[in-house]
Amino acid sequence: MTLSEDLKWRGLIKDKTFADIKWLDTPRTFYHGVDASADSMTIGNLAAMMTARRLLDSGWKAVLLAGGATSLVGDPGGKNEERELKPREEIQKNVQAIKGQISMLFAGKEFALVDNYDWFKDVGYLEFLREVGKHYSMTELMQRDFVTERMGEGGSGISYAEFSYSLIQGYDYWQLYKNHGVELQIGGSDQWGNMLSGVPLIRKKENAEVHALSMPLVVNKATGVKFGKSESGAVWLDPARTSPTQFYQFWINVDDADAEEYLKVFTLLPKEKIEELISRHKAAPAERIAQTALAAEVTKLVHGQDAVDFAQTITEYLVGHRPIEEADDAAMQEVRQALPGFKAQPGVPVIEALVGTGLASSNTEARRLVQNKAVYVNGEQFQKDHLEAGDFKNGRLMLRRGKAYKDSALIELV
RNA sequence: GCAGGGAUACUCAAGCGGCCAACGAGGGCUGACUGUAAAUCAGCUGGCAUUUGCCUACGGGGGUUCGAAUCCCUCUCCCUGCACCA
Repeated sequence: MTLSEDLKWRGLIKDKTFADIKWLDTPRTFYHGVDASADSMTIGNLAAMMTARRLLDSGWKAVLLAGGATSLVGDPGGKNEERELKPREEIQKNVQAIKGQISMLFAGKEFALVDNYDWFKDVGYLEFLREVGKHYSMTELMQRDFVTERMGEGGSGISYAEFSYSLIQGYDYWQLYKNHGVELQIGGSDQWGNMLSGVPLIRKKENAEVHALSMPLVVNKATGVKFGKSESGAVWLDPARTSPTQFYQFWINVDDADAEEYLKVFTLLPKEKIEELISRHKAAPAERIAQTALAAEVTKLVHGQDAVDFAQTITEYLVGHRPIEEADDAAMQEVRQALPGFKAQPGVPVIEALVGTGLASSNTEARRLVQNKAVYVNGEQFQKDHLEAGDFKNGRLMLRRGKAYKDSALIELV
């Protein structure tokens, strides 16, 4: 199967500037930019990263860009109000962290990693206006969606800085074309307008034809919510923010309706394998075959095979296939690392344990959970107000909020 | 610069002196049913305490009042119109 056929089958092509998708089948050099306003990517970024990986695997050369400069200004897209400006030191730290994550994801592959701050820091304002600004038509910029949304009735306004974002991204593309021979930019469809911005610029400056390709945003089919940061619990790639076990559990918990799409978007499994998994899944949905495969694959890509084995072991404890009191010292080390933990005396109020583990964010919320019978201890619904000595087995117990195992924590006696 | 309109909780959006921790919708959390799924139905959705209490909150600051999200002053930001404009 060719690259273009594969991308099409996976539903990764939304808009493109080239007429025939076969254009993708001749390897060239592409780039993809990541926002650096946080110090870790989320699974929202992962979707585009996986597409980058597919191009890479088909012989394309990759230039990955961490947006040290663009994050200083703030991307106006997808947001209905002006962003807070962040200090440069913070952005620089973020860039370093994101570079690290990219290196992990593409370990063993050849790719270039750049930071647009490196070329923007020396660009003068006048120079920029003459070289770049001159080529942008105000009339055309004013018609951009992000501009009309922000400026019309009910809009929250837009600053000149954010308005200029598009030009900055166009300039990036131009620099990458000149210095790295980049001929394609990929990204999520929310970036389409910005990605397009460099295409005419390069045509005018270099008399060259370059392209852009956007992929649909991953959306939860049931709730319609965009994947990534906006959902209450963002799922981060940084193991310090989202432990590999929680990461694994997130994928296990995915809706049936979404599992097929996620297999296509987030894993490198070939078409035949995915189709086989889906048909097996449909035959026996309760076995969650699709989710299990998805979780294993994605966790492996992001955190490595060891993390998968580890997460699967922890899951045995979570689900109760292995009682937690039987875990040996080595296993306990791992459990402690994977789950939120809390040390307590016998007789601690359940509320205190819920808050202490982060399963509830406040005492009030913890009380609500108790009232709603949402507390489980060692897999059983728990009705008492205190964790008594008898509830602990071998000095420990598993506390859970709700019935999904992903929200579990380990409570140990002091 | 002048005039008018606006800023309400995660989002949208009511309220326009006491009955407002604030209608409604979406989102989120939870329960029942299930399969760590969906759909459906139900509850919850500022915090602390917990049996009618307290604190914080309706853009910021100040004031009027027994009492303000609601009235007045002022500042910031947004929108509309006019004026100005290389």
